[in-house]
Formats: sequence, structure tokens, C-alpha cells
Amino acid sequence: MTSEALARALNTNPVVVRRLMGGLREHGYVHSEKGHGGGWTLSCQLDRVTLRDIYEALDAPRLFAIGNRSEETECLVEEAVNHAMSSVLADVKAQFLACFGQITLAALHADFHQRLAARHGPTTLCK
Amino acid sequence: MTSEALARALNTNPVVVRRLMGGLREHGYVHSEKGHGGGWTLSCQLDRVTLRDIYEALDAPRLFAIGNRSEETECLVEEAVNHAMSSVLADVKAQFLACFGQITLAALHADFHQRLAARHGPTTLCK
DNA sequence: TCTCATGTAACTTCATGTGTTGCTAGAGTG
DNA sequence: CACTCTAGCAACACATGAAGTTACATGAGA
Repeated sequence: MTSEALARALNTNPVVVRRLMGGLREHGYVHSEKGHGGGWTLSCQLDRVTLRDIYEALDAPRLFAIGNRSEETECLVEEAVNHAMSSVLADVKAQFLACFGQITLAALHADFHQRLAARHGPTTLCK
Repeated sequence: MTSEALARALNTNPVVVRRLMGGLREHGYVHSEKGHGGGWTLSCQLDRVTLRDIYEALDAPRLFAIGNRSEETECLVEEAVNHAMSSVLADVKAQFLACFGQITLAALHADFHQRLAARHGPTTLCK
């Protein structure tokens, strides 16, 4: 499948697709081929890759919208709050990764097919 | 304490302080007084207010930097992914709130005083 | 050699949170 | 009563980072 086609399906731009897929390629989850007839192909077993793997392949983007204003501070109040916050956020992030680590692409694939069967409409990609 | 003084301690602007404190006032955690000699005063018991209470008083700002691109979609793949994501994020958010719900302001206050004692420097607010 | 694809850098746009200004209203002081 | 000091609030400006876009280079088949 080409970046062009994926971009259309995702309502975005081919370059954005390439940026994202680049991370997946580096980790061997997909393979890309240049030139005529090129594009992207899957190169992993869906039941061996989890959302956590994807998240990390995508360079583990920032998870939280909140956080410490600065790590290093002279202010003891801020220091105390930072300490509490960091500890909570670390715990929560660990739980997040654990959850994501349990969801395989195969599970999503199966879920998709269940939804597709439930719809009995025409079978085109996205829509 | 005036918004002005707080802003200086927090390295920010008095109006920003007022915006934040406004949420706390609505929930009765602080009290404000206008005019000469006015400013902010605490009006809660530190051991009865948790970070969770503060978070919610501040209108529960967005917690995650990631999330579903859109809730409603025609795309069954997106639907499957959204479903998995939402479920994980909801679980994780619940854990976050639970953690925050266990940290009282009294605990932070105690932690601050411990840090202060450990430093044996002059005792000025922040620095 | 032409076309079709990815790879990549540089730039633009957009959304969101933060900071700032200007003004109003209330409360004490001289 | 005039003055000063404070919060309250709306409107605007700025900063940051994610997403989208453009332009061009590179590689592979026809």
C-alpha cells in the first residue's frame, strides 16, 4: 500500500504517513519499497506486536499533558510537589505501558472483523 | 497573601494566579478579599484536601497528551483502535485520580518542612 | 529515460496554554 | 470625599509543539 493511499484513508498527508511509518520500519514492523509498484508491506506477526511496541516505535511521544514546570528548582514547595507528581506520573505511566503491552494488533484485527461482520455493509477500507 | 506576591513566588503573572485561585475559591479551599489589606487566605484543613480535589477544582485539565483523533468515525479500524484506547486511558485516568486522592496537602506540607529542616538555610518563601 | 514511489529537510499552519493589558468594582485610609 | 490597594474579568498577544505542506533528492521498475 502506498503512503498516498494510506494518507487518503487516514485523512492526512502522505508525508505524515511516512514520518510515522518510518518509526515502524526501523523496528521491523513494516517494510517499505521505493519506485514503481513500491509502498508499504506488513512484516510482523500481528499477534506478536502490541500497542506498546507501536508506542515505543513511534518514539514514545509525551503521554501526559500535565507535569512539572521544571525539574530543577530552588523552591522547596515546588520540590515537594514535583516529588509527589513525578512519583504518581511514573506509576501511572507504568500502568499505561502495561495495558498497551497487553493489546496485540491481532486483537485489534479481530475486533475490526467483528465490527465489519456486524455491519454487513460493503467492505471497503474505512467507510 | 496577594496575587502579586504569589505571582512573584511562582515566577508568573498575578492574573494567572487569580485564574487558578478562582477555581479553588469556588470550592471553598481558599478565600479572597478585595481592597486594602485584601488577598488570599486558606480556608480548608490541609489534611482534608487532596491533590485530586485541587485537580478537580482546577476544572480537571486535560490529563493526556495523546488520545482519539475523533470520537465519532465511519472507519471501523479507527473505531476498534478508539475503543481500545479509550478503555486504557479511562483505566489509567482512574488510577491517576486514585493516587492523587491519597496525597493530602498536609502530606505535602510535612514534606516541605522536612526539606526545610534538612537545608538549615534562611527561611524565606521559595529560595 | 520516464514514471512512480519513498526519504527528508524546511517551512507553514493550527491548536492550546500562558502571559499581558486595560478596565471595573469593592474595601480600607487619610 | 479622594486616594490607594486589592481581586475579577474580558480581550488580546505570545510561545510552544503537533500536524500539515512544499520541494527536492533517491531508488526502482516499465
